[in-house]
Amino acid sequence: MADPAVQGCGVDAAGGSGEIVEIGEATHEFLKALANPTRQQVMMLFARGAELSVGEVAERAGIGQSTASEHLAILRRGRIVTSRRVGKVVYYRSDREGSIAALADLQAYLRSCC
Amino acid sequence: MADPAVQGCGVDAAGGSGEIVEIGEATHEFLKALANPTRQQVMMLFARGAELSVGEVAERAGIGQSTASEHLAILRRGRIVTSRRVGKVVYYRSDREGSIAALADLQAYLRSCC
DNA sequence: CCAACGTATCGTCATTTCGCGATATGGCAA
DNA sequence: TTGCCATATCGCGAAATGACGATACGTTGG
Repeated sequence: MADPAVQGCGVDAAGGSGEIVEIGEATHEFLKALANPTRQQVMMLFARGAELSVGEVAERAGIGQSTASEHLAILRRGRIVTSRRVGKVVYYRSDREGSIAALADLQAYLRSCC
Repeated sequence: MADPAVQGCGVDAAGGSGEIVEIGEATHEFLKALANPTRQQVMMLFARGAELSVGEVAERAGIGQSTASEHLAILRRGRIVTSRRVGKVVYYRSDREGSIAALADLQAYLRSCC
């Protein structure tokens, strides 16, 4: 389910120069996730590798618990955060690898259309 | 106008390591602009430095003229395209500098929160 | 000047997104 | 098992977004 192999996107592996690159689904999720002020604010809570539970995010961001849960789910789908469960608490933290991959994909896209 | 100095955004010029960087307004516009399938599709029309009028974009993207105009305005706000007027025709093309700057800003943001 | 053309803006509607409270799910302790 | 606690999901209303047609603006040509 969380198989990261789906990274195929629309990017040909080609190191081509003038190759036209469609934006991948993963990258689209990444852009949507970050294009929201509340989620940007939430992300800043994870600076310096902080690991926070849903409740902590809700409290620190000043939003409801369900709202925090939904935003975190969207951020996870954008591969910007990862989660791990410890008992009944789910801790979220930045997904450095996912972010770097999305940024690289975005860069490839921009290189092709700009 | 095309002065890249306005890059101030929220990024301190600091080469800091653990500095917390808020996302800049310009970068937010950039993300919003790209986080839309139609605009992504429109951007691909500008591959390889193509320069297109509003009408050409509308026709090639299969959308209405007003829709194209509005999308292009949003893309311009995100510094992804620039425009120049020749008579009554307005030509749009990729804003390479703006895109690169936004990508750098995004990278700085991700470095700080991820 | 006026007419014609391309573009930008406006008004409207359908769809999506956001935020919330309420409820369901799942895990731990007793 | 039961009860509790943290999280996820549901249902709703408010707000934002996307697309369109109609209209206003601006420029060129006659």
